Amino acid sequence: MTDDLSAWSRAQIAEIVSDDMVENCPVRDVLNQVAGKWSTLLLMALSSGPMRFAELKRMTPDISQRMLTKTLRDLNRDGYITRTVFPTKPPKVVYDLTATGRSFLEPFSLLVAWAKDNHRQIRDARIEFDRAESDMVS
Amino acid sequence: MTDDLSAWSRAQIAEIVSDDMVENCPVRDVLNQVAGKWSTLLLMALSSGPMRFAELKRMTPDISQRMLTKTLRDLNRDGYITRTVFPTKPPKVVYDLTATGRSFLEPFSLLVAWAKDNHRQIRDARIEFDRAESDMVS
DNA sequence: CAGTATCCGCCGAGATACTG
DNA sequence: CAGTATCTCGGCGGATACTG
Repeated sequence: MTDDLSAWSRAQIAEIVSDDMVENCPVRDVLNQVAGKWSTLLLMALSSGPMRFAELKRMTPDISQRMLTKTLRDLNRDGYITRTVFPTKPPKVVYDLTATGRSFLEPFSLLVAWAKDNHRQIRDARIEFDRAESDMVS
Repeated sequence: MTDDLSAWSRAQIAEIVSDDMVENCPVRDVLNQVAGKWSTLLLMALSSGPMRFAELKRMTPDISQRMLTKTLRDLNRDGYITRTVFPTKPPKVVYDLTATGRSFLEPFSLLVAWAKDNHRQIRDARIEFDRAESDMVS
């Protein structure tokens, strides 16, 4: 059942685990987004509808203004979200998911679901590992 | 079609984008693995079968010995892989995926597939963004 | 062969102050 | 309101040398 997963061919792996993979690989391009501390959080927040800068800030309490600005800019740059400026006074800026952003959330949400299902097991494994390790000392 | 994704409820989002999420959230636990430069690469390499330290090093040319050791250790600690030592001379150590590791690759491989399908579009968006930005100067 | 042990540079991210 | 502009720090990751 999970065996279809162990069926990556040598060729497939060689393709992914290749020399230029680290710099140019599409997987890296995406994962570098996923890796960011806030990117995915903001995408998930926006999945409930378009939001203004201040709303996103409220929904993501711990984010600093600097990181909110930067992350939104990067997401916009890569086409995950749109950024619409209403030149009113005071200004109003609305962010929204693009089709790309929404489609990213599909596979990503499966990973989130997996994480929820397995995090306890992972935590336990970690605790057990550390316990066994500390026993080595004695 | 993608609309079922925009249906995250406020409650769901609040749950994920919560205060302790940054530290304790299962999503973070997993993403911090995904984020690592080498973790997923090694998991994918191992999906073709158990491998020794040196084999993994060969399959992942750019990795440093230090990072290979550390990443394998972390993956083992969290229960994604097993580490079996044969106390021969010279020693032989074999790494293999656990059920957890294999099951992680299922949702993750969908993200990889998404990345392959969309990386060109993302690259183009980025290039266009940068071009438009440089036009602002003139 | 399969690791440790050090040293070091880079940059992601936070804190704080300022602006159109 | 929605951002810049600086300063700063911790930790990931690379390079190199050594070991059971």
